[in-house]
Amino acid sequence: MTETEKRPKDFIRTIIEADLRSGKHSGVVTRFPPEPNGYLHIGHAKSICLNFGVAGEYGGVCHLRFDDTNPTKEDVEFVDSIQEDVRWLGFDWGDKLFYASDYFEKLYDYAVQLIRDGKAYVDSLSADEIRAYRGTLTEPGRNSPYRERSVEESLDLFARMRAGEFADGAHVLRAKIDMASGNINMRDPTIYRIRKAHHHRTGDAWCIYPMYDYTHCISDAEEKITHSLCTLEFEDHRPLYDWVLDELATPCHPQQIEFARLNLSYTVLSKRKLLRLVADKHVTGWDDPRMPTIAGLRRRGVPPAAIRNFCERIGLAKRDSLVDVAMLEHAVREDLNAVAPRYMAVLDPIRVVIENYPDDQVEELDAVNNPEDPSAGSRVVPFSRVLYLERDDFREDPPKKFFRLSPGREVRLRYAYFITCTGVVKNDAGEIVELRCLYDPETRGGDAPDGRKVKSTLHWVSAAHAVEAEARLYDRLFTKEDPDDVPEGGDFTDNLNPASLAVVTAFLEPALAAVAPGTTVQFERLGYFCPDARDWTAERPVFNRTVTLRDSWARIEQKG
RNA sequence: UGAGGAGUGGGCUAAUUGGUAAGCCACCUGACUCUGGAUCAGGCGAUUGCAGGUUCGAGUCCUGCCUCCUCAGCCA
Repeated sequence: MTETEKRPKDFIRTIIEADLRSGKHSGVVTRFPPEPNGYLHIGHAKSICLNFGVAGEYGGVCHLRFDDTNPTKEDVEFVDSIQEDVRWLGFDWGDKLFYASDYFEKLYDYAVQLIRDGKAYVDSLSADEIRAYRGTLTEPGRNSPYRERSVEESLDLFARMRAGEFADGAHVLRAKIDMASGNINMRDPTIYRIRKAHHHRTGDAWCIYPMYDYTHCISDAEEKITHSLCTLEFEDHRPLYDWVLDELATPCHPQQIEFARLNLSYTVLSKRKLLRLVADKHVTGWDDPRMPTIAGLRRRGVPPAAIRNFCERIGLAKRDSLVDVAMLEHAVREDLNAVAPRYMAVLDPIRVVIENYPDDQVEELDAVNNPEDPSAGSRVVPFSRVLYLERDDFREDPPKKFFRLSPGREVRLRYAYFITCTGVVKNDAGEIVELRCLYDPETRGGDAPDGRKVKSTLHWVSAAHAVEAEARLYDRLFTKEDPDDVPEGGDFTDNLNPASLAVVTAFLEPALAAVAPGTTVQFERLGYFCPDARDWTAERPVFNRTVTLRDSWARIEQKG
């Protein structure tokens, strides 16, 4: 928390500090208010980090509140997954777990009060009629013929709505504000509708449900929230938020402050589009490692700390922006580099025979687990006469600046020996099927006593000891920075990356078969990988690639 | 033609609130290295949307304009 003083203050923290200094508030209370109708994604993580972060920094608390006012869309499956995700991200709401549905009775009483005050009325227009009366963006709306209905009649109707006397859609309760307002949200917004549906928490106790605008501000006030942080699209709703709290005698009047939601390049972050990807089977589910959901990132092997650091770095402002995924990838590598244990694995093997190495000999060589962290210790890796090397690490005709293995060239096998390529074996089709090499017994462990150097160090695996596994090589889900950038008539699925997943058989050093689930490791020189939480079996280990290592050779090669 | 909001290097964000544009990501060089990783050093790159004005001095103040985003659910 000491690094927060170095970080420049965003506009929200600036406001909060001013409120604390002026004595407007003596503490801060925030809330993260998801609707339990879907999975959390990295855009939500921005909000979670903000709300819990701010509360933590100023010695306050952050509530977790489910905005569950629409029983037709919500489900306990989502309230469970949301709690799991927030906890996994590293945040704790203590005993401050709330549900908007906890306030249904109170919300009803407040609504009755609004009617009594002549500030709300039961409207009996149909949904279509209400829309027609609402006007347009440029033309004012017209008053509903029921707008001047008596307080008594509205009270009676509202009570009977609650009692279940009417069918869905027969009546609604509307706030009486201003049908001519330039802000459409103020044109007598609906605050209650009839919905004879089973609610995941209140069951069948209610058949009328309050709308978001009416519920959210009152919930905030009841919980004594000081700063209600939400995204830009609610800016237009703030006058309504304030109107409701001004009209009612609520415990307090929180301040709503809006910030720009996160947009990430090469991905989509809207519940609707994410749902499309799942429903249309473009991915295997909400936790598909290619999904920007918290569940997907977790399964991909991204550590929660990386997500938190990412959210801290992208800043906070009011302008719409598109954050480069490279920023996320950087945060992931940065975190993993420090903590991920190293192992060797070959993804695209080429067989190598060390001709001068005894046929029946096996040596156990020491290998460092993490050069960044001496306390991680070391392990032992078996070495023998026949090895697998990465096919990419050999070129029969090496281009300039290619330092890896080629005929006549000497390289180091990591933690093992120097070897020199002496021959290439090809099949009838002319494809290389095997490399013949000689090793220098004097270089055991990786150093030459005569001090000679090699230009590169390669990873390897002993063929006889290798464990076969499935490796899922993930890449960006979309080929375009903005997936919505499509020609007329197209849609974002047109930009799906056909190569977002490549499945290969990998050959692992034996120790990798025992990696604990939930830990992300580094396959040296290749990238970070983690055991798949769903499909891993002892017979067939499955590793997901979290992110590749930075690859400067690939860049050199690309430039030609 | 309504209401609300936003424009700072390629991307994201900052500027003690009128004092001469900073950081991160990306990119490029070099050093170092038993990961072409990491690390370190350096570099490229902004007349702060445009045009005026006030001022000794403007990203910050004033005027006009331009561009972009959000809103017409009985969704949140």
